[in-house]
Formats: sequence, structure tokens, C-alpha cells
Amino acid sequence: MVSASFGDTQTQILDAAEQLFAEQGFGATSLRSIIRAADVNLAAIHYHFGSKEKLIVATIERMAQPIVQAELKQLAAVQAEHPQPTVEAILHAMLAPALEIVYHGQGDRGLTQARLMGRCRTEPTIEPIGAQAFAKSSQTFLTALQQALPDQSTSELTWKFDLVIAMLIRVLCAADQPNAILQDNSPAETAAAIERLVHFAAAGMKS
Amino acid sequence: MVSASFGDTQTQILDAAEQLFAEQGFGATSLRSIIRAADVNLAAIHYHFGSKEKLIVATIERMAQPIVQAELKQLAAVQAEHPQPTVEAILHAMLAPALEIVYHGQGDRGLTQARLMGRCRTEPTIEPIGAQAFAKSSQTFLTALQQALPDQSTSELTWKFDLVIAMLIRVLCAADQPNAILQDNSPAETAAAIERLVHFAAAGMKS
DNA sequence: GTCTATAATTCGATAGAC
DNA sequence: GTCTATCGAATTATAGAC
Repeated sequence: MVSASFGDTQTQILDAAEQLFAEQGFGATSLRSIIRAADVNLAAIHYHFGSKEKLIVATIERMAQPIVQAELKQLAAVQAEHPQPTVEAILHAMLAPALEIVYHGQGDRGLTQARLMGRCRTEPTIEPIGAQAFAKSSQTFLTALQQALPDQSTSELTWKFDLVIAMLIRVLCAADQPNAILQDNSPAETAAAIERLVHFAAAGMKS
Repeated sequence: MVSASFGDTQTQILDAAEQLFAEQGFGATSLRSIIRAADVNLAAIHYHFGSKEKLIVATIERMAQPIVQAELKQLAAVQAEHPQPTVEAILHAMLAPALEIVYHGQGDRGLTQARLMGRCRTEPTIEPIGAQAFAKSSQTFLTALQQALPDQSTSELTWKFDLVIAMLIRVLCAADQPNAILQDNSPAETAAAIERLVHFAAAGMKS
């Protein structure tokens, strides 16, 4: 397979699908609205991706892979510095990459990707696909939290971890609403929002 | 369906819609699947409710009204006992009613209603309807939290309040999954889960 | 109020020419 | 690889008999 160059049909389809899936959800977005936005033919989607579901999988994986890699890289850096990192340091490595793409993406692309990540957990049909895309990250961070909080049982840490992810998802989905934790896309404001969220989540994890 | 033989046509439709909307989401549930489950005619939905959207509004409001009333009643009771209730007491009044319907409801009705409440925030088209149904509760509890935590700014309390609601929604939506915070529907387990969630949320609110 | 029948769209998917 | 044309099925909604 040839790697997609800029303006490629596949890339045009993925870009349009990413934006529309993020805005409207997966089930509510028709292939016809995607081909209108991408300015391609309807048959091109089936030629390149096979079906709507395979397009959804490809869209999610393209969004998730850089985030998972960044999360694992930050955790590895933290662990290399301190053999036993604090809960705050682990949560920072876990939450920062997803929030940072909001302003690292070119134009509105970052906000779109953030919403798409959040949307992976809002539709029951889609949730397994999203869980699969983020599985490696989830397992690694849950293990790190168990080492940092050895007094808490696995089941307790599991539902707390789940609640922290739920908070991240909410922050991502509500990133453009008034009174959101993330007020604007500036690097300084994003860094401050990450600290607020880490602090809030760490207090709950230790409770 | 046996249960469909009870009640009038409107109630049969609302019962079936409640269950299917909760399981599959609003957009993914067709009127035809509802009339099959309710054992009524397709035209009956349009005769009694006018359109799919109006049926969604009616279903959400029927679910939300008892919960909002219970939340406001519990908060009033807490405030009557102590003029300045603790954060934990406020959060308990805010979180307990929604979780308690899980086992107070007859049969699986409670779990269905809990999932439906959670689902109100997962589809962007539906979120304004759900926010409207819970608006009175949201305003009242945000005011109570501002009085209990006067050192925190309104914007800070607003996004923290939003995160607590996000956690509640997650608990409701994941109520039947393994490793969830709510392991089973017994009153004792539900009360314990409420305490865990209140403790987790209070730690974050005070952070 | 309840039903049958159907209108009017929209959807995902595919065949086949180029 | 890209296009036109279309299939078959699903959807919401409505008209009109009873």
C-alpha cells in the first residue's frame, strides 16, 4: 500500500469522516454527507474502505494511534526519571496528550480529534472499537496506578480509573462550550486546564 | 409482549420507548422497533405524540421529573437540618436519587431509567432536551455548592460540577458492566457505591 | 382511537462502463 | 481508480377507512 499523500482521496475521505463523526456521531452521519464534504464519489468510500464500519474503524485508529503513543512515551519518561512516580505524574502522562492535541492540531483539527475521541465512548456499537484502539494505553496506566497506590484493591482502582477517563471524555466533548474547563486553545490555558484536571482526579484517586 | 397488555396505549409506547432508547440510544432506535415492542400500531405514535422528537421529549421528561423532585427534596431536608451543609451532604443529595432508582424501580425498570438518564448526555441532538429536564436541579445544586465552597470561583465550581455529573452519568451507563462501581442492584451495595462516589467526588470538589 | 396502506425520503451497498 | 445509475431495504410521516 502506498502511503497517503496530501490531498489523496483516502485522506480526503478520512478528514471529512473525522469531522462529521466528531460533530454528529457515527450512527447519525451518513456516507452521503461524508462524500459531499470530501467532494468525492460515493463509490470511492466502498472502494477504499469496504463499508461504513471499516471506515469508522480506520477513522478512529488514525486518531488514536498518535495519542496512545504520546501517552506511553510520557509515562515511560516519567518512570525513567523516578522508579515510583506519584499519582499526579502518572495522571499527567495519561491526560495531557489527549488535551494537548486540541491546540497542537492545525486549525480546528485538534478540537475535532478531541471530540472524536470523546465520541468513541458515547455509542454502544462503537465503544468496543474505541476500547480496542486505546487498550494498550489503558492496561499500561492501570498497572502504573496499581503500583503507585498499592493499598487500593484492583476493583477499586478499576472503577476510579474508569471515572477519570469519563472526566477526560467530558472535557474533550465539551471543549468548545462556555464555562468549560478548557476556556481556549492557547498553550498556557491548555496547560493550566491539564493541571486543574490532574489535581481534581488525583484527589479522587487517593480518596 | 406480556407487559404491553397493561396500561393505556400512551403508557405502552412510553414503556417500550424508555427501554429501547436506553439500550440503543435515541437516533439508533426506530419507531418501528418501538411499536413492535409495545404491540401497538405505527400511527398510534404520531397520533399520541406527533413525531419521534416529541416522543423523545415525553420519554425523557417522564423519567426525569421524579428524579429531580427527589434530588430537590433531599437537598431541602439536608438544608433544613444544617443551615450550612457539608460538601459531602450536598453531593449525597445530588447523586443518591439517580442511583437509588436502580433498585427502587420494579424489575429492570430502574436500570433502564438509569441508562436512559445517562444516555441524555451522549447524543448532541438530545443533550439540550436532557439539560432542560434537569435544569432546575442543576441550578439549585450549583448554588448550594457555591455556598459550601465560597473560596472557589463560579467558573471553577461550574466545571467541577460538570465533571461530577459526568461521573454520575458514567456510573449509570456502566451499571451492568463488570468491574463497575455498582456491582449489583442490592440496596446495601447501592448505598455503598453512593458513598464511594460521594467520597471520590467530594475530594475533587475540594481540591 | 385504531387500523391498513402508502407516500416520500434516505440509507448502505453494488454492478458495470470508462 | 473514478464515475453513473440503481437496487433493496429501511426510515418518518400521512391519508383515509372503520
